[in-house]
Amino acid sequence: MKNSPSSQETLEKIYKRLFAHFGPQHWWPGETSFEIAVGAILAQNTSWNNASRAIENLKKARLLNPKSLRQLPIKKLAQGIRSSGYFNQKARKLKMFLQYLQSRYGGRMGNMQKAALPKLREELLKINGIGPETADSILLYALHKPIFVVDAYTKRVLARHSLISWNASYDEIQGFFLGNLPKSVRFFNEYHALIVALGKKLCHKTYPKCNLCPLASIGKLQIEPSSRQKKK
DNA sequence: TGCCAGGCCGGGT
DNA sequence: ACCCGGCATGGC
Repeated sequence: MKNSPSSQETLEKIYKRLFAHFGPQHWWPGETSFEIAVGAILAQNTSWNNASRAIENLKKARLLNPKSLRQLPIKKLAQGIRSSGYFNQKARKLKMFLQYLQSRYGGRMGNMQKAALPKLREELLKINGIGPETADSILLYALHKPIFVVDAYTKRVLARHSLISWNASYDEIQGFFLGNLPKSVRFFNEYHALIVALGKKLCHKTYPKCNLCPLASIGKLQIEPSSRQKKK
């Protein structure tokens, strides 16, 4: 995982190719930073369709703000987000986040935004229910901090092109991007969104024909069969 | 119909 | 330091 010039070039090539193919993604699909943070938790290992339905549900009930959600009994909250799956766990996670937001930043995302990236990331990772991807999604998409979000698609796409190993850790993959690209919020935002766009369409976990992937036409990049080496 | 979706945690090796 | 089962709905 060294910062060789070819890694930079490759990552930039991939970005250009993705952008040309899919166009701007306008992420994150949410109106307020709080909504985005909630969405990041609800979207954990769940289709966005199901998560967004839960968001709409909360919105319709006028509950999608820190105060209302804090006052809402956890059982009611769980029911309200039922469609997002894992609703009992996620209700608990939301409560943990709300408590953090309240105690540390007076319940305001605006206050949170003023804090520095490394401090925020550390705090978020300490919250039970918020792991690296959720933390980074909140940092990048809700708080506009320059961090790269790594998800299952990112790993799959890069590993299929032999840019990382299949067992690379989250931090390794993130370091690959952070070490080889300019730290731009706008750029990181678009890049990750494009990877998801690609993944949703063509790099499905068991999608056998990854050679349809638009990345296939990028120079040295070669699409490998979707070996899913880990049993299951 | 079974498998997957924008993970994470806790317990076991 | 890995590895695994559990968590749960809705779409194709």
